[in-house]
This record gives sequence, C-alpha cells and structure tokens, in this order.
Amino acid sequence: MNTYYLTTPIFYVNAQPHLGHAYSTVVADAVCRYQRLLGKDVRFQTGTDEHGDKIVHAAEDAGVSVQEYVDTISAMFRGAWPPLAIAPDNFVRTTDPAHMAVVQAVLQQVYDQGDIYFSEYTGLYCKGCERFLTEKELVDGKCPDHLSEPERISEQNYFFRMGKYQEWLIDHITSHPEFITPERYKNEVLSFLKDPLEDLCISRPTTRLTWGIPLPFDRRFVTYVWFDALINYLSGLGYPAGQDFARYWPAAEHLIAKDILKPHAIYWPTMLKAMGLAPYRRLHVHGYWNMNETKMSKSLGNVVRPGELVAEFGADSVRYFLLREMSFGLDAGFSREALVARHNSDLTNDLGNLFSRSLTMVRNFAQSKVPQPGVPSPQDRELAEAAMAMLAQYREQMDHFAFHRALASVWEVISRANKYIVSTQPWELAKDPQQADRLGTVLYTLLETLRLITLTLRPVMPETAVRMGEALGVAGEMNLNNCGAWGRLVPGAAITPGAQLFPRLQREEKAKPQPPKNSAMQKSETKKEFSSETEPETEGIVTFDTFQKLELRVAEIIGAEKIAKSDRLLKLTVKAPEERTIVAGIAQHYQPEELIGRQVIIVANLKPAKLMGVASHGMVLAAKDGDRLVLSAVSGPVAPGSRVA
RNA sequence: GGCGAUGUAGCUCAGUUGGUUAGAGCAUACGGCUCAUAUCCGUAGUGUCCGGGGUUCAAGUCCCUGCAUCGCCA
Repeated sequence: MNTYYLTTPIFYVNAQPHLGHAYSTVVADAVCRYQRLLGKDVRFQTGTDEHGDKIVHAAEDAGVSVQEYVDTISAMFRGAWPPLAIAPDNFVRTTDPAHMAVVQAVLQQVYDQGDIYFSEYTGLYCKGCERFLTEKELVDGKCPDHLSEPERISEQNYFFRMGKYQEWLIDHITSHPEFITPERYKNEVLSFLKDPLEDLCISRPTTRLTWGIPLPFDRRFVTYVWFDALINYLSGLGYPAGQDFARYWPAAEHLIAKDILKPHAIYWPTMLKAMGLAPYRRLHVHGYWNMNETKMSKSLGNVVRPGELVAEFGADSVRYFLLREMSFGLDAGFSREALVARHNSDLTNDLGNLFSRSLTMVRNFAQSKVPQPGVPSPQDRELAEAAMAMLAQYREQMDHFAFHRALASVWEVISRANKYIVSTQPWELAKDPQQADRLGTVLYTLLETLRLITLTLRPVMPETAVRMGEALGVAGEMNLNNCGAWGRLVPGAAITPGAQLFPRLQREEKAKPQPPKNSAMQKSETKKEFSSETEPETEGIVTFDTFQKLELRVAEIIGAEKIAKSDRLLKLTVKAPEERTIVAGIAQHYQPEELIGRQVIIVANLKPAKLMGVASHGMVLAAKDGDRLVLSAVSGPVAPGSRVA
C-alpha cells in the first residue's frame, strides 16, 4: 500500500491553541513528513470542532455572534500551525456545509437501516449547566457549580445501537494487535468492553441546543458531538464519492490524546461498522504534558502558548523537544528549563557544533569541495556502518511512533562522529601533504554521515534539514529510497557553510543567593510545602533553590465577585498574562469594585485548590498588619504576568 | 470499592526470556585537544533498583504483601 492518511483530532474551539494541541499536530506533521520520506502518497488532516452549547456560551461571553466566534477561533488554530512548520493538506471545520451534508447523509443511512432509534430516558438535569449530571458529579446532592439541586426530568432522544457491534469490536481489537497503540490503551479499551456497552445518545432537542447539525429525519433535534465530530475524518476526504476517499481511507490512521480514547476506540469503529465501512487501520494515543505538577488543561491557568514558544526558541527546537522528550503514549513534564537544556546540549553542542566544525574543515582543508574519498580504514567503515544502522533503527522506531528512540539513535551517531573527529584529527592530517588522501577520506566520511543525519531530521526539524541540505549541496527532493545509501555525495561538488544552526540560549538568570527578605512568603504554609528538600536548610532560612521554586508573578485583576455563603472569600479573575481564577480571603478588607485594574503579586504555581466549590489557581499575596490586610503591589505598572524575583 | 500501570544515580529515564562488578543522557569535579559560528574528547564517581516476605544455586527482573503516585471503571 503506497498511501498514508493521518489525522489529528479536530480541536474544540472553546479555547485557544495550547501546547497539547501543538503536540498532537507536531507529531502528526512529523509522521506525515516521515511517510513522505518513505516515498508514500500522504494526506494529513486537522481541523476544528465548532458545534455545541459551550461554543454558544463562549460566544455570548465574548459578545459576538456564534458564527463570528467560531470563525475567529478556528482561524487561530489554522494560523497556529504554519509557525511550527506544520503543513496539513486539509483543514476541516464542522461548520463547513460540505461536512454537515456528509453528517446528515450518514445519519440518514444509519437511521434507515435501523441502528438509530428514538427513546426516552430520565436523568438529573441542572438548569444552570444546561445538561444532565451524573450521580458522582453531585456534591451533597447538588450541582457543584451552581449549588442547586438538579431536577429529575425525562427527555426523548435518538440513540445509536452501539451495543450491537460490541462483540465484533472486541474481536477486531483482539485480532488486530496494532489497532490501538500503545498497548496500555488497547488493554484499557478491552477492559472497558468486558461490560455490556450501552447505546449512545446522539441527539439534543432544539429546545436545549440549536447550534448543531439537524437530524435529517427529525428537525426537532440536532446531532450531538460524536456523530458530528468523528465524521470529519470521512468528510475531509470527500466521502462518499470523492476520489480521495477511495484513495486514502484504506490507509487511515488517527492520532489522539488519551482523553478522547473512548470515542475513537469504541464509538467510531462501531459507527464505521454500522455504515458498512472498514475501520481505520491504527489509532495512536498519546499522553499529557504536565506543567509544574498539574495536568495541563485548558481550564487551568498555566497554559503555554505554542506561538510564544516558537518566538522564543524557533519552530525546529520546539518540535525536537516535543518529540525527543516525551515517550509516546506516556505523560511527560514540560518546563522551559528542560527545553533550554535540550536545545543547548543536543542541538547547539552536539549537532550544531558537529556540523559547523565539519564544514569549516572542508572549507579550510578541502577548498569547500566534497573531497575524493580513498580506501576506507576500519575506523571510517565503523562510522559508515553506524550511520547505516542508524537509518534502520530510525525507521523501525518511527514506524512505531517511538520518536524519542528514533532520535536517540540519531544522536548516538552524532556522538560517534564527534569522537571520530577527535581520533582522526583532520587538522593534523592537513599539515602533512603526504596525508592528503587520508584527509579526503575522513572528511568525505563525515560529510556522508551528516547527509544521512540530515535525512532523518527532515520530518523532525524541516527548516534545519533544509539548511543542512543546502550547505551540503543536496537540496531538493530526497527520500530514503533514493538517498538512503552510503556514498551519494559527488566529489568536487561545492560545500557552502551557512550561519550557525542553533545559537545558544541563555539559561534562566541565576542570581546570586540573597538573604531572604521578611515577607509573607515565609509563612509556615510555604515552608511546609517545600520541607522535604534534600538540601540542608537551617531553621527559618530557605535556600535559593527553594525560593526559586515559587513562581511569583504580577497579575492584573480584571474581575472580582463575592462568593455566595462566604464572608471572607472573593473570586478574582486575573490576567497573569493568561486568565485564571484565584480565590482570595480578602472580602472583609476590599470591595470587589475597587479591585478591578489593580496589579497584585501572586504565587502562580501553587497547587490548585477548591474553596467553597470554586477552583483557585494560585494565591494573592497580602500583608497582614494586626487586623488589617493590605494587598501586595508593584510600585509602577508592568505587563501582566511579569515575573517577580 | 473493582481492574490496571508505575515506583532504578541529584534530574529525566533504559534495563530484553531471572545469570558475572546495575546502565545512558543531563548536571557535578578533574584532565586533554583546538577543526568548531565556541565546543568536543577522556576520567571520576555516587544508587537499601519503594518497604517487607517468599521461590531459586542465582531476582531490579518471578510470586505474595504493604506503601506511594497515576489511569480506567463503578
């Protein structure tokens, strides 16, 4: 099979793109570039999911029409990818008329054949949330968000006979070991399928929700979430009649984060089965990036904007980090420090310097031309064989989405090449005209190694790979089939060193340890939090490292309201620079109105906590003077989010 | 509550079917080289392999149990 079709999830437009979206999409882009490197005919699709009541509410909050709102956010997603060197072939929006028509056609087909039926169910409905709550969501029998008791009401809806295909699905998963990978997620799905599968509710009455696709067989309802969203994988190919559908669907693979495993591993295959279509080939499930100990999520304040990262580190450096640092399928930690460390040590020191020193030697010792290689010594052959072995390992690992291993095998060769230079000492060979042949062989071996490394980097760091290729004189179409053999560089061809590949990044400023100041920070609470430090700390004195763990930032208060039933707590909305909610015990000292616009100092990386049912992401610092409480501040206006240190 | 995963050097993690002194990268210290857009190379370490019990000639690796963290389910 010579085609390949890979999708990311379509992203819900109730929030701006964050690192999690970027990771999925970077992975997909890298895999697609890799498949092209294998010579495949590839299609890469992403998009946005734009229906549902949350969207309607978000638009109301923003004070714009729903259409205007989804257009804006969808454009932000579309615009987020080019800066990361991500190049999808197709971008689907669930509000596209073509997509909506396909969804309706599918609904009608499945309805006609009897796999969608009308039924009634009873549940606990919260008017505030405008949705049914499950028992376990309730706190003391009440909705935790609205502190009111939900009503027990009945509602009629349409259901998809998912249970009908349960046995088939179990069988399919069992007989296709790679259907869901990594294996842990396959096991999770199989364990879920041990219990009988309930049918899936696929509609919402228009009395509750209008922003959706009407059911073609009953206009009093719109379809809800999954029959709309999942079908994008088909509609984006022009299903049913489009040529792309016939061409790419047999090679379909999906990439998702673990939070939407069930819809993709259970709903979607059974839907496809009901439609009479072959299931997708593989489902690849990845984990989360954890920021400062808390699970990354759009509802938390500590959001990393992909655009900011690219501006600071460059697309290739970010892509490399994301692919190298996470074992696909598992969670990984994200930190600026780790990104800087990877950039400086792997990219600047190992790869960048290897490239630079090699090309400089070709310029100085071989007149900037590919030298004529002589008879290879065992040492030369060893490096050449390592480079070829790297290609094989790289393919094996990339095929299985083990990007971190694929890259580790590339860096092993980079390291070998650096050792090779030290042991062959080309600068010594250059001093002796008798050694000209030997020098030529050494430099040629290095250039060839670099050429093969460049090949492996094309999917991961496309911009860098192009620059390296240009310097080596091998720009243009390259794939593993026509360029994956040793010895493709032609002696005499020009080598043109360019600018430094990866300029070194400054590590975060590490100021000298200072004597701790007397501040609210040293309250016992803070001490307790970090008391498990390995470094010895004299009583009452914290080390600089401990201090540094606290992320103090300036936040601007943009909203404040009293929390019902509490006379001490205020719910603050702040910009730091992202918006977040902080609950502060200052209601007896400040009125909500007088807080708007103030800049205060917050602890930005405090573990989130729920106070009176409201999640607080951080803590506002204030001085306590007897009974008085005075908010912290900076002595002049600064950009919200500025770090305090 | 049920099922499952994870727990290895300061940090991030590898450790295949149980087998000699437990590994890599980063960080640290010392030494060496100079081609490098400023690095690379070498050397040195440190580990109650989560705790406890068991199987075995031999366990990080298998079994039981406890603890911790996480996930799925209810």
